[in-house]
Amino acid sequence: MDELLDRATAQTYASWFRALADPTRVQIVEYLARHARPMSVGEIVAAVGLAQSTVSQHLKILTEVRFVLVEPVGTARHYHINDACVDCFPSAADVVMGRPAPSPNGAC
Amino acid sequence: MDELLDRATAQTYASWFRALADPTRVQIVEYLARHARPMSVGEIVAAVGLAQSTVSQHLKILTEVRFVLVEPVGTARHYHINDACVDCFPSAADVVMGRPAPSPNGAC
DNA sequence: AGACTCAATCGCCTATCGGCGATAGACGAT
DNA sequence: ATCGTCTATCGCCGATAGGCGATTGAGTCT
Repeated sequence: MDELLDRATAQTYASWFRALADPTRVQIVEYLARHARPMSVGEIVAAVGLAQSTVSQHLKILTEVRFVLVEPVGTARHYHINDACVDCFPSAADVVMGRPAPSPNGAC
Repeated sequence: MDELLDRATAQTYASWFRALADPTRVQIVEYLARHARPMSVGEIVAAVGLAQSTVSQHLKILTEVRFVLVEPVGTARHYHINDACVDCFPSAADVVMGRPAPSPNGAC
């Protein structure tokens, strides 16, 4: 009775949800979305009140699933929400229906 | 510049997503959903191939957010998907819009 | 009562996570 | 070239998560 969702798909789903499984990352995402313009790490650090290295790490996790996009601007790097990924972010219904998970590294 | 999503809301969102942030739990949820009938722990253990204690722990996490419901039947316990929670499970758009998070312990 | 079954809990171990400070690398300005 | 600024990475730490076996508790059936 091995009729399980294949592990790779399950892993992909899990990595999507893991990106938002931390309250600080949820706050960062909402913050980036509300101020619609691209924002530097320094601004985000000031907003969330954590160490720069910590924020940088969270941003790395968010960019790894393309949920947030980066754009180098001089010495700074501007982060902004990937609206396409907001749309393709999996829902619980997707999981329940066993739909193939949207690739976290593709064009979404 | 403290205009952040309040921590409690962020935490609630995070706990929702953390429930599906593990591939085994994704598989369990999809398995429960596909076989629409309530299933015992033993059946789920046989399906996922992990120790009974491990599966029990995963089911506890899933029931804590009411994503999965339990019903004692004799000495067994039958688990099944909470369709209401499938519907109210937060989307990325909810986070981005800063909508109040659905309470994970309420009636959904 | 006693034996059996099913599932939750406990204790332990390892791996990962989230936080930090310190360091390193890239770039603009002087 | 040098300095200052910005951000990524590294190393460390405590806490949490996921895995397991063993035990306990609750329920059924003789």
